[in-house]
Amino acid sequence: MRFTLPDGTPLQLPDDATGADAAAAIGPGLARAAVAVKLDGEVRDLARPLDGDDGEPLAVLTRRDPEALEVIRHDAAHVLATAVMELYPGVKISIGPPIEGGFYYDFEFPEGVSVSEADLERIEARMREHIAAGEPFVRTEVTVDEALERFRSEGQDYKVELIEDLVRDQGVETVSLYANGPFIDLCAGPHAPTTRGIKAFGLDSLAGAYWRGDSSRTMLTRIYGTAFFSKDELAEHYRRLEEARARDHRKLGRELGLFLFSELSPGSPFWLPAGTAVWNELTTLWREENGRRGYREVRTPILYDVELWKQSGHWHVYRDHMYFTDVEERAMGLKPMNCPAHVQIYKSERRSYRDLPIRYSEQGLVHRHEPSGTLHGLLRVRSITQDDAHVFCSEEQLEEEIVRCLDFGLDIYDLFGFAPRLELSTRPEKRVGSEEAWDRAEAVLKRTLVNRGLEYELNEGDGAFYGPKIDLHMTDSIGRSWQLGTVQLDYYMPERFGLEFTGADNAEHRPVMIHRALMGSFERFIGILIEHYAGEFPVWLAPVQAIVLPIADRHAAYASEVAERLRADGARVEVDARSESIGRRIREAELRKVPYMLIVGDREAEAGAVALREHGRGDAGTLGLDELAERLARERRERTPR
RNA sequence: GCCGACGUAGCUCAGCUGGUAGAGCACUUCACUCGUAAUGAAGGGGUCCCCGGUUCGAGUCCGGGCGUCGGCUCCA
Repeated sequence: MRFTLPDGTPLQLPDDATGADAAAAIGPGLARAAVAVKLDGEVRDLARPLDGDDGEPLAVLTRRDPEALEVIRHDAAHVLATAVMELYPGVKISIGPPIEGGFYYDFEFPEGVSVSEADLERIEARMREHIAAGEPFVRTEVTVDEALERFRSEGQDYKVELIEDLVRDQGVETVSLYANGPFIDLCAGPHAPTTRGIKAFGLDSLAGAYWRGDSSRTMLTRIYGTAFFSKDELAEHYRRLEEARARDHRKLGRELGLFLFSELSPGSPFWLPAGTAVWNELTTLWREENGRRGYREVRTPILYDVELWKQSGHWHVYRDHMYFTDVEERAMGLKPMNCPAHVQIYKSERRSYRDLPIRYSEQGLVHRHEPSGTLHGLLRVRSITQDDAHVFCSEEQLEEEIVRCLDFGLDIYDLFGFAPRLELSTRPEKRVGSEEAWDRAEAVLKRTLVNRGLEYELNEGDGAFYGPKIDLHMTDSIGRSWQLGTVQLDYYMPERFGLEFTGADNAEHRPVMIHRALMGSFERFIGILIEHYAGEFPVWLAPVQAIVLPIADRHAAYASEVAERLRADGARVEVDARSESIGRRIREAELRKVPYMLIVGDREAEAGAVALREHGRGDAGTLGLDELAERLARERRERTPR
């Protein structure tokens, strides 16, 4: 057999050679380090015979390859199942794949057995025994009937279902099983030669997870863990998680006094003075940028007659997520979206083609009844303030308007150094509007992305009920992805509301609507911002931009003078003249992450200057008051990044 | 919404098998008036999430509810 190694050199092997043979043929060191091989893109067991004769690409994977890490994590999942089956007789196993950062295995524990995080240690101990024993992973290929009989006799219903589906969907006649020690699992592989490849592992948490991700089916118990090639890497992994938790916006929100949550209104943040300062800076940015790009700002009510929601289609599709109330026996609902409101404004006058595109922007407050289990700090709330806008335009203007929206969004993200992931979401199952309209809408969005050369992910079936969308996603401190901005195309709402404009031909035409929120919502965007900056906002966003620290009581008057001078420019400046030591007041200002500390004593009062200390960087020398004011003003005006 | 865990002072947390609560920080007062990340001393502060039950007695045990956290599902 003939293969090509990653460096391009050919490798000739006898016909019955395995992956291990290939590694040995290259060198004894590699043979020892080998975890698996990658043949023509497929990762395979070392023990499996190779096949090929056309110079297929072949690579021997060692601990340096990310794919090898996946292999031992998958190994660890099997060892986890091994231990759980021994410790909990009668447990049913489902699946256990490697995932980003680790692995999991899903179990159905017997009636009455409950497992808690305290039990994880016991399971870990049993796993260690199996790893120390260095049990080989042995692959066998068996017929579907054999496999079914085995799992049926063991009462492993989930495995039986998996095999039946494989037969039905893929017409397989045989399946592969992997044995390690006493455990045999239905598994496509690959696995390392023995359990000893798992050099370091830990079980992390317990969670519920629906069988096959279907909320109408059994909820299984998922055990999460992780594994590495060394104890150091494992320790490093936990250290990084710890570090990530330190920038969690919920923790920083409390520590920095940005916002709070109350049991009296779950999912609705209370914005404290410091958080409101950040919010207001974003509002200013939002208003400036919208104005510059031809948007006109509007303000609309939050409570509407349910007739509006019936007409818009929200009543039928979105009712469960809305809040309703009766007002003098009239049924009314809080808006979950701003579009019907902006539609009312559009409809309030006759529109001409000369008016288009009409762009309305609003800091729109909407309420959505998000399920209790999904709330998450600022990132998933029930009262949502969108940086919303609706563009009403003609079919001919559509593509350009979409491009403008996307460019606008990307410009804003640029300002913060955000690199969002783009997703194109297409028609969902629960939808309104004709198939032709969906075809057109999806095609326009796709064309826009392709023409702009933007990379994107296709998210089939994830569109809004009225139209497809392009979303901008960002990742939070613990690696979870959140949708921020969205640009949505809508042929449906204009039809529902009978929107029209008079064309050059003096006939009535139907406009197209674009729904777009670029930051998404102020709540979520600020949540991501907090984590992005780890609470260390650039000067323009910082709740307190400078704090004046007089050395002794006799410097208090000069400290006030400094503060007044800077406040005259509109800067947010505090004076900390408490009779605490200067060391303590510096420490507290550092903990509050105030960008500039201005220390004033005899020398500074004398010279009309300040001793500047920058947050996280320390003493930055003495600066004249005017010079400082100028610097601060410039950084605020130009929105200088940190 | 579902699975599991958790809910004690403003915050972070301790409180063993039931005997009416404790630390550090924060806060208040006093003294210190200080040169780049914690001066010292004294003091105040708690419906132990809520409702019900068991018990002579519940922060502790049981049931229900609410909230939070980690997942799952969902996410216009």
